[in-house]
Amino acid sequence: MAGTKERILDTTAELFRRYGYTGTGLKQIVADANAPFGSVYHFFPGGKAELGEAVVRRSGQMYLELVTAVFEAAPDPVTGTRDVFSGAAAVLRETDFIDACPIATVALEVANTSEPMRRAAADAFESWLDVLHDRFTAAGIGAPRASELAIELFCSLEGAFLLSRTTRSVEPILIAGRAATAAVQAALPAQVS
Amino acid sequence: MAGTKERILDTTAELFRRYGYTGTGLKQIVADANAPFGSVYHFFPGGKAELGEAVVRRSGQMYLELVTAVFEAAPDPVTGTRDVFSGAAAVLRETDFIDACPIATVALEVANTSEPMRRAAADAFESWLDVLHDRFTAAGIGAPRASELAIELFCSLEGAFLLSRTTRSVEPILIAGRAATAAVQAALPAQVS
DNA sequence: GTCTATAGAAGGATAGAC
DNA sequence: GTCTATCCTTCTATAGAC
Repeated sequence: MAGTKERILDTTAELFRRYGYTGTGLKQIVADANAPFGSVYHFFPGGKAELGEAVVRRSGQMYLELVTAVFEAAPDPVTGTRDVFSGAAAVLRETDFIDACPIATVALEVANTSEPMRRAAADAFESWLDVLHDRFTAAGIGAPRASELAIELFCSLEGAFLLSRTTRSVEPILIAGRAATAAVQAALPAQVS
Repeated sequence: MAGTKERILDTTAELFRRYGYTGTGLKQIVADANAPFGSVYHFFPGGKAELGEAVVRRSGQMYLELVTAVFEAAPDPVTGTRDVFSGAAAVLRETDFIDACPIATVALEVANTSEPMRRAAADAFESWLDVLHDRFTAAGIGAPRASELAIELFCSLEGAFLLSRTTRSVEPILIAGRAATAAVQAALPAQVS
């Protein structure tokens, strides 16, 4: 069985994804995690802010591993890009448009109110950009273009998460996915067939 | 001088943009708006939820007018697209990365908690997509492609807002803007010069 | 180290004087 | 219709028993 600290982290990540940072209360967290209230302050003496930062870093790491796994399972970055978007669309549909980006809502909420949490979100996003950059350069795309392409893919995905969740439709993420896939394809060096 | 109701609406829009829906308190709103507390319930009997929905619709309308004005001032949709992104980048820089999308934070917060507010945000986003669609078809782009292109542009802009605010850098929005501009250019029918 | 009880502040909402 | 005072809930945080 998972320890209390792990349960608090997992539960908080889930609640943040759905309700955001200010929308999630500590009492709701301990109730959902079947943990005593005092445990939050036992494991996170800095209170909600420290817990929040830990959760953002943890969620960022988990999503990094997910994206990395998808690209590693794909034969090439074009397929990897397509799989990331189609997988995200499938998860959205399966979870009734709840499970999108695990930290986007929190990132926007704290961008101008909590410097430690903003930095945690920025670090997470930049780690995702790094793995995309590496995958693209490994496929022969030049470093400067690979950096731009990573940012373009990230923006398309995050914007599509916002639009799909708000309109409760997977159409935006499918369209954004096709565009991103085509952009990666176009950036690849010419193939000798 | 503006009426009390207008002041409440304007102030709430400003606070929502910075702190989100759950992060903004009614007491903070009336304090910033120099309005008596009771005025909120006088003008918005439904309380915070009714005020929130009105603010989202109002902000959506104002941003629609802004985007429309930028495209009308531009000689062609390629220039219009570039101006939207460069203008957004300039505002971000001038406001210390506070003023980005006026409703994205709220939209993510309420996507799974308030159906009326979610619908208000969806209506706003769709009205922006409509004006983009109309601008693109007016330039000779076919209707199906124009719809996709509008969604692609929206996603790029919103994702870039998220990344730029979080990393406190205009680089993402400039890169996303270049990509979106190129996509619009590529979608235009061949020019006879 | 687990858990409960409670403090103190802030939240949304209401009543009623003027 | 303006404005104040107050109620009740919820929130974060702390104290202290076990």
